[in-house]
Amino acid sequence: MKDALRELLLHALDTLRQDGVLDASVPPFVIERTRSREHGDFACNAALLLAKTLGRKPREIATALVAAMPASKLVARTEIAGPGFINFFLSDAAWHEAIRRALHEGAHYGHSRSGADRAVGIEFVSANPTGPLHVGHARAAAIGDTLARLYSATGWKVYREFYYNDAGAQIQNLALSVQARIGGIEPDDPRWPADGYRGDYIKDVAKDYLAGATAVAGGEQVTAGRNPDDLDAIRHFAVTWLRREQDEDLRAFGVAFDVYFLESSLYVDGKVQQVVDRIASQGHSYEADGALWLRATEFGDDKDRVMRKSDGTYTYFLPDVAYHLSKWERGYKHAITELGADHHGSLTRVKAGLQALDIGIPKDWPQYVLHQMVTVLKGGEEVKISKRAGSYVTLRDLIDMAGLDATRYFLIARKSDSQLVFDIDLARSQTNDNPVYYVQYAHARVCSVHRQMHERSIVFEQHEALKHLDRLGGEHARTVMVEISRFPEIVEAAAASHEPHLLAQYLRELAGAFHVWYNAEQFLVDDEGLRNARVALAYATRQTLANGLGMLGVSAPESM
RNA sequence: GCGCCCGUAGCUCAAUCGGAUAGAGCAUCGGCCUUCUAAGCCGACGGUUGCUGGUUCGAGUCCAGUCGGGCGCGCCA
Repeated sequence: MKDALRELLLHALDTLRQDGVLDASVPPFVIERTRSREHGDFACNAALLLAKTLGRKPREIATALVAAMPASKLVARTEIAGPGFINFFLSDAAWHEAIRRALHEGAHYGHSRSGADRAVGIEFVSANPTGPLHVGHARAAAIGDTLARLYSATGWKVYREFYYNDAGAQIQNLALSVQARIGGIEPDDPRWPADGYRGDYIKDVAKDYLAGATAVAGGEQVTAGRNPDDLDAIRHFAVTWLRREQDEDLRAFGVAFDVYFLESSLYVDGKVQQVVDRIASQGHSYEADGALWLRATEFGDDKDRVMRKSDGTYTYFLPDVAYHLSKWERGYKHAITELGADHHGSLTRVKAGLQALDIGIPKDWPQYVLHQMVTVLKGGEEVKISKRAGSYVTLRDLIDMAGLDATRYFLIARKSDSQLVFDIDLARSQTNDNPVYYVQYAHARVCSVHRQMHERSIVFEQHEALKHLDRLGGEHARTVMVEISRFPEIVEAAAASHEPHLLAQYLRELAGAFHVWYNAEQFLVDDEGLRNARVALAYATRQTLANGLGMLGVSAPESM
């Protein structure tokens, strides 16, 4: 709808240019939904922007633009208002078009081709296999997966990637912790390993190891060696065991990855070495104190960073650079890395490393989406402990307490760079306080109407119904139509700005508009034309809700 | 001390890459069920957008400073 108005304006600009009124430049004008009905349905600031460059009064330019604009059946009238806005008042036909599109496009309504099948790699969660996924990972999973769905919906070829560290110190700590448990050592025992993992799940791993159990994950099947002294066997088993657990939790959360990328593969392939050599050959490194340093300060970091420690091993960020290089080489001209904000310090480092390769990677690649902390609230008090994990609340805890739908919705309902309070009681509540139920209920209500029609043998012919949309009257129906027409814009904006919360917010507004209308008017009336028009709008609403909820990974129940 | 994020109604949060009179929900108070689900709807109350300057036709939004909260500043990951 916005695009149609933009066409009209571009046409008008062209005409004025030919008449010599304007110069060749096209101002970056915006067409936006107005806040107030008095200002029409859409407003455009083109005249205000042109006034600056032309040195003329904005209202004069607006008048000329309006005069040069071709007629359209979508536009009932225009007005020039305020300092020089052009306000568009749309015709009923324009809103009816939204119903037609929603019904004709069905499950594709709100989708677009703006991505043009370009590839985008979205990395998220990337938890180490040393314990169950926690609330931070849960937020990462919800944000990353919703972003992936939004990118798919806007025509991108999306690859979801999960990167994990399957070697290194943390994994060693894991193996030592399991070994300790195998030996019956408790976390408060003096013999407990220094940075051991204290959660109860370590006990389960130890038990399964001793029982000779088999763990399957990442295409690998590992049977426990049962030998308490074989640390390598313990490590291998524990990693696979925890990966399986994480996989199960992610599956339960409705998240599936296309690529699981192992840090160890970067060593096997020589990718890490390749990165070091390349940076050195480009003159961006030096040796000092027995270590190899990256001149990160050349690339905007506030200090130089160690790449290879004096003990010969690499710091974690080198494989990170190698991993991102792999993404680049695999063709992700667009790459998004979703991280907890506590890792933001590593961004500059990784980008510095990528720049130091001198292979033409853009400075702003990859794009980052950071999320802030999650606080879990229950009974008005902060929950910090999970029995299973010890010091943190897990993704599994959230799903168990609040359910899949509420958990996903709540975790993306807030802008990712503000801190989030997850109120378990609210998420569980089946009342109008709970936005998830509110939205789902709107969907269920339309389904209920649908069932009623079936029971009363009322026939609905879509083709016929669409001829009678002018029977729809009143503010409430109009508001619903306007909301439905916004959906494609919301999807586009949420994807482009990496702000999935816009979609959650929008669905609540659409549901609200629907509930108001539903409450005010009876759909199943005797007048067939009117009834069909109303049912068509109800179905269009249902379709839009279902599509939107689908993009959030939240179910759209037929009854509640 | 340095860097990043956030300060908007009593509470939780919005505000469409600078737009017009800053919006929802909850809470509080008052109304609406012989009608397709009252898990709903209607109304009232509620604001110096932390503070001070600046930029311009216009600032919650951008800039400088300041106060408050969070996170990060390892040859840890």
